[in-house]
Amino acid sequence: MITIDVMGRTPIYEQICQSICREISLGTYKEGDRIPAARALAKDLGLNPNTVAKAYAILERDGIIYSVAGRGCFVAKHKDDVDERQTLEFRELTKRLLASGLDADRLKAIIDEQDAERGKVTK
Amino acid sequence: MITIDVMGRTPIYEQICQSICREISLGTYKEGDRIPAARALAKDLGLNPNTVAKAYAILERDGIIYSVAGRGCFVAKHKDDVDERQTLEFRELTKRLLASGLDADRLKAIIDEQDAERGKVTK
Amino acid sequence: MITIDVMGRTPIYEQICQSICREISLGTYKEGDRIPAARALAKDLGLNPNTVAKAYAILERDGIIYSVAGRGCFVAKHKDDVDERQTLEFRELTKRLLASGLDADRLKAIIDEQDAERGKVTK
Amino acid sequence: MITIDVMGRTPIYEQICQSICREISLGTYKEGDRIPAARALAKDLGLNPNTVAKAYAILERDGIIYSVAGRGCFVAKHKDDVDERQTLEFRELTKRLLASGLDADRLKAIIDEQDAERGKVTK
DNA sequence: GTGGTCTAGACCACG
DNA sequence: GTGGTCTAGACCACG
Repeated sequence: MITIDVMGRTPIYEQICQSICREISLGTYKEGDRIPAARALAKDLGLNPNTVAKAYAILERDGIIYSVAGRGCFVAKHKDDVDERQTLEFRELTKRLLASGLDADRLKAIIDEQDAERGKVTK
Repeated sequence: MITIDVMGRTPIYEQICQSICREISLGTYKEGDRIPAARALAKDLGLNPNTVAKAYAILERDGIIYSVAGRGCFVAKHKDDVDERQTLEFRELTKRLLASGLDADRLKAIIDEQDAERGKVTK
Repeated sequence: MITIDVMGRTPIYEQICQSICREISLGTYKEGDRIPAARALAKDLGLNPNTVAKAYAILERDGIIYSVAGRGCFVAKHKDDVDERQTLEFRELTKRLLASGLDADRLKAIIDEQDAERGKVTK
Repeated sequence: MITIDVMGRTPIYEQICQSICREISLGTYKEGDRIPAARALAKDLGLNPNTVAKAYAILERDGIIYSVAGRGCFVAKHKDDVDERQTLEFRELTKRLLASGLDADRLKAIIDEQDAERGKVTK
């Protein structure tokens, strides 16, 4: 499921990139699987086709997917490689916060807190 | 020390906000301390005074600092309140990554990795 | 209708904020409705686009509206939430006047007086 | 008692004006009473003497006090005339909120709410 | 076309 | 001297 939040500062194309990566991380899309056609996805989400096209172009540039003319787009990378991309932002933010004087344990406590929160919702 | 990266997607005013918060987190600026005059800081960093003014206006709106006409801007909040603001982004990103199928231990490992990296640079 | 009083101590951007909130309170703009484009409004009112942009940025920070890049600004909050914001100043002023020795009935009399005055103009 | 809040947007000279008026409203200073010397007050509150002088000049211009060279400043008006000045802001704000679609009963409810709140603190 | 960011610089209130 | 407001106008990302 791909859901777009038009409010908030994250560009829509970036949200699409993250959603596709999320599905690969979760195992919904596996290496070699075909992902939804750009135009169909745009129609489903009520977005400008150019926006979805831009997201797919970025994913292809990053080597996450590859496109075959006339057939569609396919997952190029294994789950772990995608996780690597997904955690880039986390790495940089962590680095900055550690430099701001917050200690590692404090950040780990936040992770546990969020993990526990998630457990509640899931159950 | 406040350093600005003109390249990159983070707006300059946001970098200034983060830098001021960082100094408060580190204890360089304490509650009630005066922070640098907006115009002086702009000159030091080679920026337009408006850009710094915008950062200060945001910090004041967020309750981090308060301005006194004719006297300057002062730290309004305690270190811990500022840390709270600083970790908001971390909380949300963590939440999103956990929802993407990454497990908590993986994220903790990244924190340790970044913490170790930081140790090296410091030594 | 948005009218600006260039004289007087209230900043123009604040008057714009109040006008937009007023229209939401009155029901002219409802949740999800698009508000006028910042540049168009600036042109209509004979103001600099930056002044309107500042007002919209404040309304967005306060959660009253949200902006979607390339599409415009939209009402984010329900009428009642906006009323809450609008009456904040009234609450504080009332508190101060009561502390100054004015009694509640005196203030209510002023409200009736202003309400009656308004009735005359409307008819 | 005069207390100054350096944070917040109300200019210090305006706060002094309001405080003096408040004391007259409460009956602490009566018609003909001498109010504190500007320099002494400035010293007590840790303010620039010019700031207090400005406040006194405004009060004199408004006919609230009158100054006698070499002797000091005195209350010129009766409690009720001062109340009139104090409620000016309230009148204007009420007018604006009524025009925004809020009804008189809603505003009266806020007054009762604030009055009740005050009762609690006093007891 | 829309909003977001930034520079440049003026004028003002406050103290 | 300090911050607050505003104008003027450029450039960019997003869609």
